[in-house]
Amino acid sequence: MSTPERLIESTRELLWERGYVGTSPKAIQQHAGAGQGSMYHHFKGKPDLALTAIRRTAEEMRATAEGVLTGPGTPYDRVEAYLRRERDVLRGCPLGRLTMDPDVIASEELRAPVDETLDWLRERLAGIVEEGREQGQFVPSLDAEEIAATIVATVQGGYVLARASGSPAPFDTAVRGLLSLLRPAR
Amino acid sequence: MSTPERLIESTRELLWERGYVGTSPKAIQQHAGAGQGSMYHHFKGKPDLALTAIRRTAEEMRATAEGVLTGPGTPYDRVEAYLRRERDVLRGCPLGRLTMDPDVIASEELRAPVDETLDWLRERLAGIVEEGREQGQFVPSLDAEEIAATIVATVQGGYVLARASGSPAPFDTAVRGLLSLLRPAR
DNA sequence: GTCTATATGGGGATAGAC
DNA sequence: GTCTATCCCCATATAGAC
Repeated sequence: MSTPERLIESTRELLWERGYVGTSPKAIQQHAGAGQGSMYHHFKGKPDLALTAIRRTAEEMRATAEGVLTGPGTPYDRVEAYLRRERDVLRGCPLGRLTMDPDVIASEELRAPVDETLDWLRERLAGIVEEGREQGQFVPSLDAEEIAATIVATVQGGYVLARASGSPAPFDTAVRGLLSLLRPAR
Repeated sequence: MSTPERLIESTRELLWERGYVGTSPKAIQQHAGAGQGSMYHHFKGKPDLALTAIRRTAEEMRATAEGVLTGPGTPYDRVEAYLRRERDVLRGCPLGRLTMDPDVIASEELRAPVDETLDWLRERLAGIVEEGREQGQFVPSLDAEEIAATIVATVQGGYVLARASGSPAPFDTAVRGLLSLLRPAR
């Protein structure tokens, strides 16, 4: 892997693990096995490198979600597949965690990919829920966009509960609860 | 307010705003209008001060939740009151945000109050949901602990969505979605 | 492209005077 | 109790040699 590539990947991992505030250029360099000058040759500085890393993480997350959501089955099945998809629960969401970072929130540029991706995800889910509603699979009184927001929030909040307790269990519990609420009447 | 008191309150605010990693002793001192020596006279160091601050925030959060959950009305009403309670949505949850802090998660001691409080909240909500279920207000097939986890997760995740978008709206949308799923059939 | 040198300020704390 | 001095290391670069 090229040096810039290693720098980007290292930044992605450190941002995931320690956030923006907790990640220093020096730590990135060491993780990437690159020198000081090398990093500043390829990138303008920490914000520049972080922006590149965040954009890539956003794209990847979108692709992963799209992969699951385009699968087979009823709308409920696809929502379930999304919710039950394998995750590194204790590491949390590499994008969602950035919303707790003051420097990310303070920067329009750094926040944008996070915002756009979560927004896209909600719309994508809303479309699926709406589809299910039209097929009579869900109660007609439900609002697809609201349900989509609830789904994404449950996932993001599930990470919080899991990390607080030091165990993935609460994440799964929250997901099971949501699925039981969504489950079409039989 | 006494100096130790001002230091604790300043720490609470800075932890809420910037997290543990993003909060320096110097920033705390300045915010509290206290000198270097003063801070180290009253507290052993940053972790000690943070622990005191986090414990207080945890107690306060528990008291606030208890206040809402002990209110009048049906179980559904009380869950709704909890979900719709006024919040400083864009600031996020002062405890939940700490779960994204690597140094907090790495410390048993700092994580404990966060874990215990969210755990207590889930159990408290589970009791209310179970009550509603026994009264036939909720579908009998629901699992109270699962629903409680979903409720807490929706709130914690709602903060994430709100901060990502820079607006409280997604939080409210997610809450409305959850309430529509919980709403007793009429 | 990568390296080393250098710079300024902050993080986190201890020591001892007042 | 509070203040100032001092410490060492890290954060975040810039400059210029190789």
